[in-house]
Amino acid sequence: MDLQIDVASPEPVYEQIIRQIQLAVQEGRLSPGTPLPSIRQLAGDLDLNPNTVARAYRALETSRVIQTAGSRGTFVGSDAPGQIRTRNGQDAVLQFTELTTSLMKRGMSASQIEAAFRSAVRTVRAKGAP
Amino acid sequence: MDLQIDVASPEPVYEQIIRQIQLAVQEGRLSPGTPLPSIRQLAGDLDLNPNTVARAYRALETSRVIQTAGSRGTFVGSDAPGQIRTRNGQDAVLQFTELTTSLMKRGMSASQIEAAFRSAVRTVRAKGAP
Amino acid sequence: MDLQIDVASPEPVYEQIIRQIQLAVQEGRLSPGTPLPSIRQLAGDLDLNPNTVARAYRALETSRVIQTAGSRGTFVGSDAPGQIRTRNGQDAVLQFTELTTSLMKRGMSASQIEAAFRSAVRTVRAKGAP
Amino acid sequence: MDLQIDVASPEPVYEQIIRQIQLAVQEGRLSPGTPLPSIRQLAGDLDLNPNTVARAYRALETSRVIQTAGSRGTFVGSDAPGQIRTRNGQDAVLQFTELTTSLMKRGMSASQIEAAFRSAVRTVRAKGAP
DNA sequence: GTGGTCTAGACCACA
DNA sequence: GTGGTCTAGACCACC
Repeated sequence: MDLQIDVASPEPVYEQIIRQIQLAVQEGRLSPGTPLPSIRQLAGDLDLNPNTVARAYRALETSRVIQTAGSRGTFVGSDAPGQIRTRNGQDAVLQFTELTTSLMKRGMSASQIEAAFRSAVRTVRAKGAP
Repeated sequence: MDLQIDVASPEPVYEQIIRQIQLAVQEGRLSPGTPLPSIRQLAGDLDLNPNTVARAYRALETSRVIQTAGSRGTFVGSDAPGQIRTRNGQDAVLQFTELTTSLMKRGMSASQIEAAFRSAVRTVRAKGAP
Repeated sequence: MDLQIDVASPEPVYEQIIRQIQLAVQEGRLSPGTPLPSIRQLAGDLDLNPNTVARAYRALETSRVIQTAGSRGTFVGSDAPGQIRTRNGQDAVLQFTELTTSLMKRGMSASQIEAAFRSAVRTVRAKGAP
Repeated sequence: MDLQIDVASPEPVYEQIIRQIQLAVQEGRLSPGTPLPSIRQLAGDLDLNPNTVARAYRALETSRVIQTAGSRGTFVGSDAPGQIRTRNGQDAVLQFTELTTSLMKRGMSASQIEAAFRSAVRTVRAKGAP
């Protein structure tokens, strides 16, 4: 649980927390059942307002990635990897749908949009594997 | 030049103007060289503040879709359709790139992203042609 | 003297007149000493306000491309081609100077500017000789 | 971030802001990711209306030199130097192209235009390094 | 608090 | 008349 937080970043802090915890789960660095630091503890470690951490935890709990067991603390959810996968998938479809419709409203054809997507994938791949 | 403006829409008014003028150019309803209504004129017709129309015109001029000739009025740019096409294409690639990279940062694989895009395209197609 | 005037063009009408008369002189279609139509005559032919034609003639006389011989009419100046050439040259240097300084104010180096000029010349050449 | 604004200059204030921020980025005085002062803050410091600063910021965001993160403030874009370089280059080519074509439309030959450009560069160099 | 949109109205240069 | 700039101030959504 070594989170790297950059308060002077355009990405909201609570999203940085969410993203990094989910990534740790996906990569197996956090397994289902593992206890997480308390909100106050993590806020102290990262020098953040507890509200910010609480917000991230709340979002993670809503999407069943973590679960709070009353006073016994917070743990990684039993099906955390699965929850993350489906949630990511739903999000992705939603965002692609929004982007595609907005491009069509601007008069682009399906094939032009397809071509743009292909080009984007190629670009990302080129940058990702140097 | 019959623009339909909906002030209650979440889409900003000036963007509605931009989008509709570009659509008119793409569909050939506005040809290169055609004079556009003056800012004050259009503002009066649409019952908008001239500043709002001016903002739309200025954005269109920046992207070379229209050209202003000082006190002689505003005209559709000589290569307006080409400019719109290339700009749309660049924008689309850019936005797909951003979306794709953000999804990969959340741990999604290339094939998962591809699947999400496919699903979105199917969704849009279903909505568009019922 | 077949001038093509487009009143619905971003290029001011009086500049269209100036440019086309100068071009005719440069290409030998108008020789020194040749009489030009009177302001009223030309305005009538082109369906323009005489003031517009007068303005063009005034500018051409100032730059010694044409000369008015009292009541005997207006004629192409005796050294019209030379006058046009030097005037064009001076204008060109002036405009290149302005453009270059503005680009340097934006932080571009001399070699970058040089490269941009080369690229522009290539572009024009490609479009001009199909 | 010490901007020098001259309200009496013929250069519009919002362009002065744009140009000076871009220069700061080019010279490394502003690095990608650095937060910029808020619109209201900068407007107060420079004694300008917030709308004027907002206009400059918006133009800079359109050209991807800065990025606004909603209510989290404004930051220097991750590829700001690259964006400025390519944009400057494109602009320069475009403007040289326009100037060159307009000069050819006035009957100047390629070699005459080349000579005018050379002369302009010499002039600028002479003024720049006295 | 942040940025974004929109209105209202003044002033300028150009022609 | 045209477009361009700038100011002033209201309102919104987001956090």
